[in-house]
Amino acid sequence: MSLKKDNLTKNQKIVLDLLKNAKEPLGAYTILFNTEKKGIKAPLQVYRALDKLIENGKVHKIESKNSYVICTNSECDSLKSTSFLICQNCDKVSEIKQSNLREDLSSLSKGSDFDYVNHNLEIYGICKDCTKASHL
Amino acid sequence: MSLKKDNLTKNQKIVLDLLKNAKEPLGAYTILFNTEKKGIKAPLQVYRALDKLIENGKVHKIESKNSYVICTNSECDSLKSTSFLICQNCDKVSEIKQSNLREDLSSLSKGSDFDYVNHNLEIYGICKDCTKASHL
DNA sequence: TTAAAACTGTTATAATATAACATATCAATT
DNA sequence: AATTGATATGTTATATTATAACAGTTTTAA
Repeated sequence: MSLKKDNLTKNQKIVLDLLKNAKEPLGAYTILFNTEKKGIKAPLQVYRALDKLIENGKVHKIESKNSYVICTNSECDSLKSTSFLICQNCDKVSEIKQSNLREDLSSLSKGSDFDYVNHNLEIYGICKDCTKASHL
Repeated sequence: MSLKKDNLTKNQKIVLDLLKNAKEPLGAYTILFNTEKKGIKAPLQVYRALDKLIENGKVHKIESKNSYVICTNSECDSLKSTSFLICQNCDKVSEIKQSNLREDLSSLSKGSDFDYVNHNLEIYGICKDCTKASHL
């Protein structure tokens, strides 16, 4: 019997923990520098942990920033698509729940005879908090 | 009187020409290797040309591939947003005309109290040609 | 308990991108 | 035409992001 093990390994936990507490996306080398006390010593250890965490949907990469965020969307395990709101002022990232976006983009693709598999959407703008702050 | 000059410089033309004839997105170093005969000798010359070309909307960066494509969408000069269909099989990229996508994403953002400025959308899947080919 | 798979540690290196500085060219005034 | 400020170029060095290769260890499932 083949129980799919979902537990994380030591390094994966260390990296995930750091990302959980991060306020913005972190680069791989920022992760490295901030986990050296916990025993992570080389880039590869970070990248390998990230690879696995991304694979099981616990972490996403923000492609346009070469940095990594924790997943806050329960649907992500299964679907490989990601959608983000990225604040140009404070760098905070929030994940958009897929809802009908996936279907919309899939049918948009169909209009170009393109067979949709998944997507990555990065929306840039100003977040609620920063808008508020600018009105003070 | 200040006529905005829109002509491209030597290096910009060289890089743009190469991208015009490319079938897939090219990396900066691929561009470098393929323009050495024309006199481009260092990465910076490529990156500087790309920066300008991107600035005036003639070239786009595919963030998830760290590579560059020529713009095929006339609206791009003004709007800083980009939307692509990327074939996972042949790497070909086609640009989606913005149409109402911009407004859709803007109002989607508004739903999260997020002030939309622009976006980058990368849709992965299988292009028409590759789908056809697989049915042979 | 053993064999396969997955994870770790480590060193080296590849691939992508920018800093800094000196010089040259362009384009709009004087 | 000469001046000036902005923009582009050439060049060397270096920063940043990511992977290769290999040996050893732990985990998992039969």
